[in-house]
Amino acid sequence: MSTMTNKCDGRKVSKVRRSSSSVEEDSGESNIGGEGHLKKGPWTSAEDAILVDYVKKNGEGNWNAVQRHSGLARCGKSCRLRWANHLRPDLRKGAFTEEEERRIIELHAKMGNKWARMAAELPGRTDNEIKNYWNTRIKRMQRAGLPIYPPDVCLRVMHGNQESVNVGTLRDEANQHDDLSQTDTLDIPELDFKLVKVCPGLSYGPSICDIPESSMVEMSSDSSHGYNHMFPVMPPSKRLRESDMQYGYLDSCISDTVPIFEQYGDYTCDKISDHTQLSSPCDPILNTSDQFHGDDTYGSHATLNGNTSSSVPLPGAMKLELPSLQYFETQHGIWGTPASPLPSLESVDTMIQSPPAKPSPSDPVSPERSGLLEAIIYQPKQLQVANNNSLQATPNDCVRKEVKISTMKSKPECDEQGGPYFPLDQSAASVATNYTSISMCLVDAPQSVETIQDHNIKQELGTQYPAYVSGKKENWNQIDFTRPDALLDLGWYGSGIDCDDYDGDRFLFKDAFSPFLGQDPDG
DNA sequence: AAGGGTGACAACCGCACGAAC
DNA sequence: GGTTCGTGCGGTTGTCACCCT
Repeated sequence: MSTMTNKCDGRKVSKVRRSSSSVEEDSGESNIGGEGHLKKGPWTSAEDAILVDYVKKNGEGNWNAVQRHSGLARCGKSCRLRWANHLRPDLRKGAFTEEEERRIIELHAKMGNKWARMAAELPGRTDNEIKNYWNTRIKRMQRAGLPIYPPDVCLRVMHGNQESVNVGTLRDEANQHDDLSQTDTLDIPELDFKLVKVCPGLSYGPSICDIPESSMVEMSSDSSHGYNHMFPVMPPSKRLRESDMQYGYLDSCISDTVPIFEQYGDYTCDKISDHTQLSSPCDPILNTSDQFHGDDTYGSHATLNGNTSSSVPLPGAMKLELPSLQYFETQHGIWGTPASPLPSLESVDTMIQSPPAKPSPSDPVSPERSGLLEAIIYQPKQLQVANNNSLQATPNDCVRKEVKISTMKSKPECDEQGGPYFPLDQSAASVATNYTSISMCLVDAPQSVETIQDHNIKQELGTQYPAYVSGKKENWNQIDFTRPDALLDLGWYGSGIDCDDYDGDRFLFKDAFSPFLGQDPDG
């Protein structure tokens, strides 16, 4: 039992949660009437009957009048929710079907956390139901270190977007203004870095999922679609029901249609998991940045978004824990073919729970402290530094870079406010961009990537490259991945660079990651 | 078998926003 | 321009079922 402020009646009320169904025995006098004592908690069948009767007579809407006219001791909002989520005659109860699940995933990939809109696409399902399903799924995937979006959905969405992009109307279904064509103007998401919050509470636990979702939201210019599009990897629970799941993509899904980064990312994670001696999955990226020789790459789409975004050349994220294209068991029949099992979840757990590297007292937002997100986002700046032949980042560099980032003219994500929103790419950009300024200064990572990546990763990377990583070498170096639109030029959406040049791109991708892998790009 | 831990789910709250008045 | 209402969504919490010890 907990005491909460009841916004409906503005008083503290005792909150007793019960089963979701109506509480028969609780249909006493306290539920009805008593305008000053609005009831909370589970609905009784009597209340349901009253509400249903009222709606039948008066129709939906004007919910605050329900209490006044029906004597129901519920605030209008509660009535609306009860009706919408439980009493509506067209509700479809029961578990989501596979088709519905797939549809939800697709819709989410397209529109993000637009639960109501998603519900509109799924007759009989409520936004709350979908939201709960999705959140549960996210948690499950995070725990398992699996991608939020299956590759086929990513591809479908990307293809769908591609067409829009090509016509300059990368437009969300419901968004009628703004589009990525504007983003293509090379504007960078406009972010108010004053609002970027450092999360001192971020504990060392180098995974995106460790970062409070609220922090993600705060970091994002549009909180409505922040973390869900990330590519978080949650420390697997010690006891994971999905432990018996199969991971089919590793063998079957790694194809030219599957972004290599997910594969690599998960693979990396898995390998790291196998090497539990690693103190931190995050550290390597921090020190290997100077091994990169790219331009202002990374960030943006490249970072935190599920399959697609993580597929972007974001070696850091990849190196860290971005999960691969693995699916939990219920998805097998849909997307994956069972294949290589993951390393034990315990090993992953060990990795994640391993003691942090020495945090720098002067660096409260060090990736070492704040985890994967910072590390991932930090990567672009490291690359900038590297690109500037400043393999030895200095505090001055930090200041300089921060100023640069802070003064970037950027374009906000266009969701309701502005236009298209693509979960597979946008939020990552926001978060990445937002965090760049605070994470870029964290350059003193002591470990080298080789220490954790091991040759296995090299092999993996050396043999497979993302088909969408296209373009010429110089293009690669010229891409500014801190810009949400950068990847459009990379063929991220199939636009810009000719996608037919995939084969030619492999060397590019390899080159980009060779330093990170301790390989000779030309070797 | 019992108790504790955990995950999945349901339901609600708080806040923000827009439309209507 | 202010208020009311409805809506959307993130976040939180309670309940239940399952699993493990």
